[in-house]
Formats: sequence, structure tokens, C-alpha cells
Amino acid sequence: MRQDKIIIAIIDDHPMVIEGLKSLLKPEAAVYATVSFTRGMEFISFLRQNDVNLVLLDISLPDVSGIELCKEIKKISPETIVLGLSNQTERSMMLQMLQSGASGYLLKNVSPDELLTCIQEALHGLISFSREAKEIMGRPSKAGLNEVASITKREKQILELLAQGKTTAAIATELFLSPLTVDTHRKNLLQKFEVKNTAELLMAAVQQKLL
Amino acid sequence: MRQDKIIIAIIDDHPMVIEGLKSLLKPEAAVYATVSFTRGMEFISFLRQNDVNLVLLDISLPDVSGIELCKEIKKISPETIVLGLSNQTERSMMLQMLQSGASGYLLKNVSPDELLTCIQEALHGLISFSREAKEIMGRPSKAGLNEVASITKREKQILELLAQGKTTAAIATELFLSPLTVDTHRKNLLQKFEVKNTAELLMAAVQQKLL
DNA sequence: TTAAAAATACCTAACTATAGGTATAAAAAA
DNA sequence: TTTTTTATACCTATAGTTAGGTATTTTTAA
Repeated sequence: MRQDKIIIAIIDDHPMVIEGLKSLLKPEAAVYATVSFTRGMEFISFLRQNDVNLVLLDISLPDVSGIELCKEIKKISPETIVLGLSNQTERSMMLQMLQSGASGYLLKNVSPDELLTCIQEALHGLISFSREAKEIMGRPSKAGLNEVASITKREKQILELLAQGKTTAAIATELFLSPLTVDTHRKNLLQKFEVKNTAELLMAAVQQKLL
Repeated sequence: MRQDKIIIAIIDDHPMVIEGLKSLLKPEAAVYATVSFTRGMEFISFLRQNDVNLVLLDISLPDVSGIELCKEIKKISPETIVLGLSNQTERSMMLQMLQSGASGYLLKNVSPDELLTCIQEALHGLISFSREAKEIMGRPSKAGLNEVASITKREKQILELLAQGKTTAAIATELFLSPLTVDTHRKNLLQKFEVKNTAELLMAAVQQKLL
């Protein structure tokens, strides 16, 4: 049962993306063997019983979040290389993937050449990005290295009420707090998200899937 | 120079989607010949000099909007069948495509079988949707029959700037308008969405996929 | 070629949010 | 058990939004 090819697993819920990736990898069929999954949990079962050298992992799967799946993969098999794959161009998503153990991030508009290059780089232990992803990562970050704003329970609660268009006063009444306290929480949210008003705050929260 | 195969053009800016579609169509290679483009305008040039039976058109292209491109295709060559192709699950987008002359709409998670079925149906003059797209179209819309609040171009523009956290004054400067005018537009938006402040407005817009 | 819709612009007053602080008690983590 | 984080609350002033109007011009559709 010895396998001398490099095993690449593709996890994506779009059959046409799977086909596309397989097709792009076909010229290297002598080196790479591919296997594909449309659900994260299916892959996890597979991984428990098989060796996988590299995973091309779509971030937005129907069953589990890409971030969680990536962590799980690295937990089960630390030597398996994970490359994130997504249409989402948010820095924060890329950073979260890296923190979860991914070796790089490809946007779905990756060119065939880039794809092969990134796979090779990643297999050699490098961190690798597709052209556009690199560009996004290279942009100076507003938030330095802390990426995603981590908010407290109270802040989350207030964020949700703000999203309902409630005023500081209304939120204070609802939560039995002083309006001044609610105001402080809102100010802290603005700081954490590095935005200057509620409108921007909400959009940032939506982008980071907090709302 | 006679061509007896059915010519299918694929327009998508993601090489891997193009590969995927070609690969899915390969079993029918005796019937279908494919040609692909990553930019809308490239295809328009092609279409002016060649016959194309069916177009698989990605809605979100870098150069032009899918809606506009669809209209243009039907103007140049009314007999060419257009099938919209997208990740976007908004009803309104699907409706707009149909109004622009498309014969159907496929979500990118379409299965290989569905893809072939939809292509055949469309070539036979039917309106055709992928499974999930059909489901979305079949859902009762929450806004009665007028569904999504219809907003004007100017309002959309202002909505986007509001989402960036810009103030009335800043928007006015940017659009060379009086702040009073911008304010009026914002007030009209609040009315149309039946909300009372910008925060609610933005969340409603996000829900209706206008942002 | 009209009628309707969209875009423009104005007014006033009341209300609400934002900037830039400080400070203390209660939970949670180290 | 000490340190850090979270949650609480306050102050002053300025900036910006919202409510409730009216009104003209320019486009678009019938």
C-alpha cells in the first residue's frame, strides 16, 4: 500500500472548483495524486486513516468554518500542509488562517502557474500567497499585528443593539446601565475596530462575521 | 470553416472555474466546443466576429457588470443564450439577469449533472436554474411583491459612502453636492428602508445584499 | 410630449454621537 | 494571590444626525 506520490486533498463545496483544481494539477499528475471532499467532516474522517501531504482548503464550507477545520487538521496531523483557498479578500481571514496553522492563502483567481508555485513553496516549508493575496497582506495594516478585534461579551451585546439602530440611551435602559457606561463600551468598540463611527463599526463587524 | 458543434463560451475571471467548467463539459466534447474569456470586453470582441450558441457568464467580473454584459450580448447577438453564473445568492441579482435577457442562473455549487441539464434546457429555449438557485427564486420574498427596496443610483452611491463611515459633509465634498442634498438622499433612504437611523439602514442594506 | 421619478437644494430645532479624557470595583487569568 | 481584563461610571465640548417640512430642475418613461 505504499504511495510515493504527493497526496493533495482538495476541500471545496463547489464541484467545479474541485474539477478546476484537479485539471490544473493534471500536468503534474506524475508527482501529485489528488483526492477531493465537499464537506469538512468527510475529510477529517479520511485524514484519520490516510496520509495527506497538502490540503487546499476552501474557507467557506457549508458544514464547518475553515479556521476551525484548519486547526483540527493540524491537531490530527501536524505535518500536513494547509493552504487556505477563498474568494474572501479580508486580511483578517488570512491572518486567522495563518494563526490556525495554514502555510499560506490563495485567492480563487489564482493563475495556474501561481497555484503550482505556491504548492511547491508550501511543501518546502515556506509560507506562500497567491499574487493578489500577497498584495493584500503587504498593505500596511490598520491594526498592526493584532488583526481581528476581540470583543468582550458586553461589547458584543452592545454591538448587536447598535446594529438594531438603538441609541445609547435606549441600550442603557435595556441593559439597566448608565448611558455613560454604554457610551464607554461603544467608544471601546470604535477603538478596537479602529473606526471612527458606528456606521464603520457595523460594516467592520459584518465583514468580520461578528454580526 | 463550418462548425457543427455547439459553441459554449465561458466568461469568468477565475482560471480554476474555467478549468472546472471545461472539465465538466469534457464528457460531452463531441457536442460542445468551449472557448473561454477572463474579461467581458474580450468576449464582446469575439462575439462580434464569431457565432456563439451559449454563454456561461460570471456575474462578478473585474471589468464590467454581468448585468450590463448580458444586455450587450443580447444586443449584439439576440439568439445567443446566456446563463448567469455566480456565487451570489441574491434574488434581486437573479431577477436582474433575467430582465437583461438571461435564460437562467446557476450558482457555482452546481453539480455536474445539473450543469449539463441546465445547458440543454436553456438551448431548448427554456428558462433554467440550478437546484439552489431554483430554491431561492421559489422562496416567498419578505417584502411582498416589490421585494427589495429599490434605490436609485445616487442613493446607492450615498449608501456606500455612508457604509464607509463618511459624514454628510464628506460625502457632499466627494460628490460635488450640497450637504443638504446628501442629507435629503439619506433621509429618503431611511424612509425607503423604513428605518430610523444610519446604523439600521446599513444593516438592512447588508441583509438585502445591497452592501 | 407630457407626466412621473430622480436629483438637486434649502430651513430650523432637537437630538445623538464622538473625542479625549479619568476612575473604581469586580471578574478572570497568571 | 497578584496582575490584568472587563465592566462600570463620570465630565466637557464639539461634531454630526434626525425630524419635519418645502421647492426647483433635470431625467426618464409612458
